[in-house]
Amino acid sequence: MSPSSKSIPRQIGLIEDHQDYRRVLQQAINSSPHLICQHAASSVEAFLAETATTPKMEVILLDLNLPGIHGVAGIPMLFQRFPDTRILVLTVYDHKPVVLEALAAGASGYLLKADRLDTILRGIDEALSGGAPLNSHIARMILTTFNAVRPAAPEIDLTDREREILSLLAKGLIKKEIADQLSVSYHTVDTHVRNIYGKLKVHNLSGAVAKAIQLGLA
Amino acid sequence: MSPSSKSIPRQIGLIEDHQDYRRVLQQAINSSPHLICQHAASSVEAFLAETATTPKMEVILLDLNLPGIHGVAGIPMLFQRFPDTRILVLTVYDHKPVVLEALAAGASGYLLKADRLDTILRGIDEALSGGAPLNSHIARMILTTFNAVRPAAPEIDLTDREREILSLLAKGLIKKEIADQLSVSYHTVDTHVRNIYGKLKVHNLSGAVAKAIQLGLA
DNA sequence: CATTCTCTCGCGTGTTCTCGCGATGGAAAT
DNA sequence: ATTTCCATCGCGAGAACACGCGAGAGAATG
Repeated sequence: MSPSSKSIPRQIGLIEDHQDYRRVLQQAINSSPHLICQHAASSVEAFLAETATTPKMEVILLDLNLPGIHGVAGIPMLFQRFPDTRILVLTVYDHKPVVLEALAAGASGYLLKADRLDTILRGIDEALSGGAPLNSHIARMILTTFNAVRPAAPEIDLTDREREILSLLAKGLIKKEIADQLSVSYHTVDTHVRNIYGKLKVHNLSGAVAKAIQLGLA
Repeated sequence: MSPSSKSIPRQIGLIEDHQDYRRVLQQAINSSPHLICQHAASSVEAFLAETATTPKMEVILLDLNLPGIHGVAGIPMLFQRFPDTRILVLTVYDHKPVVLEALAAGASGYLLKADRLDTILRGIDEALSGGAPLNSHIARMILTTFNAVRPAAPEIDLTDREREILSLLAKGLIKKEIADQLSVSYHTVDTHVRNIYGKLKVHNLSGAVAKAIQLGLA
């Protein structure tokens, strides 16, 4: 795991408003021979000011509950300053909306302060190697919302042709255009659409398209 | 982390066709005082036969590339036999479709054989405590597909009213029904829909609904 | 060999949509 | 105070759709 001792240490940033915890973390990072943490701030604003001339920042550990700019809001700002950095959220928050927002904003991982220091250091290494370290409870949260999105499709079996037509409809084509594209008559497309209505229990195109997309059929 | 020595060890199952690796794993599990692995099989079939009278199985480590029934297909079978078990996939496969299938089937975690033994043991503990241990590269894969669903919405700002109407359209309502439900005239709904068309650059309801859903606007 | 499924095609009628070309009033911003 | 945005409402013409009621051909199943 540990890289060769000759390599330049990787620059790690730290944004955390609790002074004690920040110092502990910084020390832990700096005690890793392949990592270095020169910039540890207590807010996003302070961090950006402090690193105004810093060329590179490989990983940023980011708390969310910060004075001034909230961590989630800070993510895009940090990316603007350091486009290639990997941001790891490190917080006590484990509420689903916050987690999803942070990850949607581009965070490369989500660790909790309940995690042990070595877990956090391992997380940094994983982020450096292209991984996305997630606290396992956070991972579980993500998986459940992930599976909630596809509620075990209620066994709707459309034919290939029906699926094909449905996906063209979802692109905004009208029946006549679909007929042309498939080289069949308007009536054929119309019949397929009727059959789709029956199977999806809808009565118009928009309903069919909506249902198809939501069920992952198109 | 380690529970008190008085507690009954947790029953761990193991399904892995490589004999050597299976034995190493079993030994590692059994060297944990709070875990016990009495059933280690080389296929799903063998495991189910072997545990026919076993009352409880808290965690099952499951390889995917197995003789006979494939691991992913085995997941529902294992759940049928042990409804409350937590299944952790442990394999070399890291191809997205397989990963997503396994997780959709209900796996509580996904570890790679490249992970260290102590990582795997920690994964078992995390699963026992309600977490979902994910190899960080697998986690990254999940996050990217997660974010791919919402491809950084291209700054489409619909008004609240437009969004409202859009979501009703996505339920299959026709304009007149929407007008009634919102207690406005048909023409009002029609005007809103026209404005939506302009903003989404579409020319019919199904296209608008499709785009809205795909962009997460409805 | 009969049945079932799927894809294909046709017509007519009433309904719904699309869009051009308007308008008014209120709220917010400049 | 003027502009801008938003929500509201109106009409009419032509296009597109929904649906009832058909049909034939080929493939698969039994």
